Amino acid sequence: MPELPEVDRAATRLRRVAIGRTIDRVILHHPALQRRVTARRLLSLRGALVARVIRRGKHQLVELEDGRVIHVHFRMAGDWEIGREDDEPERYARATISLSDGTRISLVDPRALSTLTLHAAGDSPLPELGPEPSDPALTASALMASLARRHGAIKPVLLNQGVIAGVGNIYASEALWRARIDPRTVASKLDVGMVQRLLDAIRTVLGPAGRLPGRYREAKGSQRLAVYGRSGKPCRRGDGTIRRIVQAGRSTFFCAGCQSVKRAPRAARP
DNA sequence: CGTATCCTGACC
DNA sequence: GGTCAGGATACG
Repeated sequence: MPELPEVDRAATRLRRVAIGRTIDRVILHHPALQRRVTARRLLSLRGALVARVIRRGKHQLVELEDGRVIHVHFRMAGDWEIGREDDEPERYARATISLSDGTRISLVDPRALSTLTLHAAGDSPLPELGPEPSDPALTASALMASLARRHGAIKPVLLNQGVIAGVGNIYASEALWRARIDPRTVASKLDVGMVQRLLDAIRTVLGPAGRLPGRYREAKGSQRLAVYGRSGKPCRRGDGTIRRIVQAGRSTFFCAGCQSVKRAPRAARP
């Protein structure tokens, strides 16, 4: 499930049930998670008060009143399932956080690639991340400056969380299609106009979580995917056909018709 | 820069 | 049985 919008919604759900509540216990069900936090440190979470939940890129930080931080990353398939202590256990529960009010928060993940780690007060669990898509300081010229140093193809560059935090594989393809940019274009070769279109497109496809505050538009539900997973199907914009290629080991979908040329869209030309 | 790796499940 | 999967990182 999780790209930035999904992680944002998950963090909101978590916030609603956990803020101001006390942790009763945390159980790690999967060996991959148990490897990361010792049983003893897990026990030390009993009685801790949840102060706030922060989302940064696709990362979630559960900040405790005592300063410690639980860092969670859903990777490919994680999600929160909120229920009650005495509900049937979730099929793919990899970790369970029980609150003293009887709420049970399950980290569900069929692929078991999600991570959950516990950090001491003052130490920073986050890697180097680029600006949030919704950050007003992220302007076309700022993005252009950051892309100027990147010599790889733009699509894999967008997946680098140090460029913009939270852009994932689906929305990278979608944004490039909207901006009419060939995913194979060398990042440093994009001109200002293309970068501006790309930035707008990223904010649009990422939805409210990626959008600048105060800007709303478009009806909900109209967000079908234009290219992702549509190889062989007609491009929604013209006569091209959607193609799938592999870049840096990941699928990229694009229309060789309207995304092939490295210039402004027809409508914008004299 | 690309490739392998962590995991498990779904689908051909 | 092989391929693919919305992520990130370690490594040649």
